[in-house]
Amino acid sequence: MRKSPRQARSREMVERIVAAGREVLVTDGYDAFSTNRVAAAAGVSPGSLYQYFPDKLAILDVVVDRYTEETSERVAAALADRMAGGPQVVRDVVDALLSALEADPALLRVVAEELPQVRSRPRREALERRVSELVSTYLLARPEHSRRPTPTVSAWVSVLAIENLAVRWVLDQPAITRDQLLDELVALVGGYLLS
Amino acid sequence: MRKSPRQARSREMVERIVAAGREVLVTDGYDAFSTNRVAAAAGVSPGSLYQYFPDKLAILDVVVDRYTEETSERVAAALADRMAGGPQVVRDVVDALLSALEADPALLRVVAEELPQVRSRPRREALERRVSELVSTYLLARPEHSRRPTPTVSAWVSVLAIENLAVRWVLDQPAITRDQLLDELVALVGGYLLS
DNA sequence: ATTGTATGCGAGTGATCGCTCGCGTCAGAA
DNA sequence: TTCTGACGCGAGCGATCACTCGCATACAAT
Repeated sequence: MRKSPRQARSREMVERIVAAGREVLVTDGYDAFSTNRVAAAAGVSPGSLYQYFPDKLAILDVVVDRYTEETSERVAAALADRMAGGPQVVRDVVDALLSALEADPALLRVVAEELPQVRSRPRREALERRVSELVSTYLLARPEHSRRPTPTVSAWVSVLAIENLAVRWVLDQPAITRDQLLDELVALVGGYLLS
Repeated sequence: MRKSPRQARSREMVERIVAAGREVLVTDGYDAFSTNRVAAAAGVSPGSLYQYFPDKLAILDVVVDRYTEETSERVAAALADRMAGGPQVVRDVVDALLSALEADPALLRVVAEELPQVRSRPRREALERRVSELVSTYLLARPEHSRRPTPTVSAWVSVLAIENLAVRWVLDQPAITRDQLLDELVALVGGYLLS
């Protein structure tokens, strides 16, 4: 942020810019994500845009941050809620993940398939570390659910496998029902942890 | 291809262009992948470049195609070789996949994290279909290795899970040894298929 | 040697891009 | 009401981009 918006109208403008950025991204893709284009979509002049954003990528960062923040919040919440629960945990958390990803498939597509991931890599790694830590503490607390030797490794494997399969299912729409997918993912991590 | 190179020198030029494209991609990233940049790196004029490539993305396609072709060839070969084998199959195939990915991590990073995936999506889907079909026929031929109800689905799940974990291990270099990863991945699909 | 064609060159074109800057406007404190 | 700084505008700058075209050169067939 170049400077922070102090008056109400400037705060609204920043909001309009972020919303317009998301819209351009979703409807026209990352290639069309130019400052002029975003400014026009926000009904704002290119100059105004640079009052509060240092450069183009800063706008992108806010859009992506909000999205990943929301999705990760939903999953982490579902996971934290059920830390004490039984074998239903996996199913519930995966279900929460699927719901979160299904909320905005268009934006998910852009974030996962169009954006250069280099910039958001620290974010993604932080998120995965956060989830992995939750999972590995769960595994440590409930050793009867896992026969694997290294909880941190098992958590890493489980999280990445589930995450990728969920994303691909949402984006590629393979001939698998949602319930079937849930069954398979539960079997995947269940069979893994107990083998 | 705008037209095909007939003389030896023009074939060499096309080769130099493709090699330069790969080099620019690896050393400077996709952002630097401009026609002028690639032409300069190839020691060729921008005009010459357009004699055999219709546009910039056609060069990119050749580079990416060659890479995915080679990696997929190695994995598919390892899989085809061991279709008759026992439980060692999984370990051997995953090992082949890891070796293939380790061959050029820099290019893998660009292909997996920087390029817009939209254009290579048909390619990727064709590749995954190819591998999935091999796996599901294997599962059908050896029902004693799997208790899952739908082989095509199990193949899809296994392939995507393994693929993503292998890529992430190569690119993120987590604190897991190669052998440990192999153990985990074998346990992952093994436990899954038998649950 | 001559000729037709494949090849290669590189300055240049038009468009687009990220971003700036000078100027007018508006809100809120005094 | 006045005044000051926050705000917003939009033409436009310099750079870069993908791509073209007129022309010189190298090759191969005769």
